[in-house]
Amino acid sequence: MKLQDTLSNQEKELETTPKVRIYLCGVTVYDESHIGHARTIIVFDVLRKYLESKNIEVNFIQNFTDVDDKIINRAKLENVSAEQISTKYIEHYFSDFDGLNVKRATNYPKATEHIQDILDFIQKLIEKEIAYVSKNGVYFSVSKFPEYGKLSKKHIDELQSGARIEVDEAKKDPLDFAVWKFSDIEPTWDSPWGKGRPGWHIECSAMSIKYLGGNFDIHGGGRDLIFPHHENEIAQSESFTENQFAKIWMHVGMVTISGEKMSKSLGNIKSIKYVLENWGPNIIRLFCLSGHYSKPIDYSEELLKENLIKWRQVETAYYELVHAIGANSSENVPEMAQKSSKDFDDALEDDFNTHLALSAFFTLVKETNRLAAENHLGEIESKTIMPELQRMLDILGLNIPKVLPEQKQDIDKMIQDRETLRKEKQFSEADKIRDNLNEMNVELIDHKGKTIWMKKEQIKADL
RNA sequence: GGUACUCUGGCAGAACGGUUAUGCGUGGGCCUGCAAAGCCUAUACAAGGGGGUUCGACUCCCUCGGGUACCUCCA
Repeated sequence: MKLQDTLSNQEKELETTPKVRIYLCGVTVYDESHIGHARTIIVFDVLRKYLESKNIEVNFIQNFTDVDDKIINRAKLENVSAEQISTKYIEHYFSDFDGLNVKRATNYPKATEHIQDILDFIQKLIEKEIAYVSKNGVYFSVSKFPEYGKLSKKHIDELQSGARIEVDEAKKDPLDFAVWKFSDIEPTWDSPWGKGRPGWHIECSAMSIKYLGGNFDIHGGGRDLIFPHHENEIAQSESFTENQFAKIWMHVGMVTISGEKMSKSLGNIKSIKYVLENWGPNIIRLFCLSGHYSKPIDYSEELLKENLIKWRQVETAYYELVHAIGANSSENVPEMAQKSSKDFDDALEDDFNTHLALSAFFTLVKETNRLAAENHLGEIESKTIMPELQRMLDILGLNIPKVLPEQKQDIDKMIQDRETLRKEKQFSEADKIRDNLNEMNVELIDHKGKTIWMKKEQIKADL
């Protein structure tokens, strides 16, 4: 698989043996997660599921930043401890992302549980004279890392000229950043240099190296993390290991609303809770995968609606396959299915182009529905197509709503009753049954010979 | 101001130096008791402006312009 690497600005081949090691910068747990977080995490979820579908072992680490000024401020505001805040939002995180059908990472390390690793890391930087102790904390000395700026393509001199006049004269250089902040405000930990808490960037360096070793395969996150977060991580980590940090830097574009980034100040944040309630996981996933991961996508209800229509086609195809009541086809169905499947993989192999992969997926959906409409979707066709369709559904993390066996019996009974009424031309009674089923999100499809049903995902949003 | 990304048909969105992208939408049709769903078919002058390279450019180069992000915390 080729992936665009932010650092070299080139496509690089992902090495998949013996396994793939991925570190994804997760969220700071001080508030609800939003659709922007969802996008980044869904992109990596699909990447991971795809690799695993190829029997590649993936060690997927995603951190929680659970010590941070924003958490502390929030705690103060709500008059609770910082830990209560972070615990609460970690719980919310999992309920959101389980709801989005995101597979749990191999591990979710937290900064607060790795203080000793962080202290060891800092100690070594001090010993190497790359970090220094000052009045307010321990700082990383940017001038000791000549390649500083290589990820974000910034020039140090320009940064300095543009930098604001630093209030903190304890720093030797305005660009230097804290790896340890002295503080008496809880949470704090003792350190050889003074009581305090870790700086933001150090946790990711310490934890990624701890869990994945130096020189792991993919380091990812949102584009907005390139500077300063990832730039600083590189500086710390490569100073520490004297080796290349991550092989590929993969950055996911922002989700915008009316062309603008979501932000608190603009008040245009769409929480995952909100979109999940209104649209459900499948449509959100389709939306998040609808563009190339590196580019921004613009959130709008219209686009979600478009994805809903596409999703209905998927549901239809799936249930046509389940029932497969047609005669056999004279077409080369296996070839068609294999082509879609191959196009799907090819698209993902080429810089993880999910949009093209979705095109291939929808081609299979469309062909299935065409065969059904032409009454040529029989059992043989179904057995050929279903595994391919299911494979793609699994990789994309899409779930067809299923019904329980006992519900199924009820549905079949209702369809039979309706059939009888229709034969007796009691159409208004027959339509009542259809309406009742509709309320259960069960839609009937009247084919020439036989009526089949499909279970539809419930959508709350106004259409 | 600096850096990066970006500008494709009503909307979304790819690929590619020369071939219909695709989807949604829209028009028409098939199916149906009527619907719904699905299918078929038609529909687009597409390429921010201007130059250049080329037999040929949306695709390469230059230039001008627009947008977004980052340069402080941010997925």
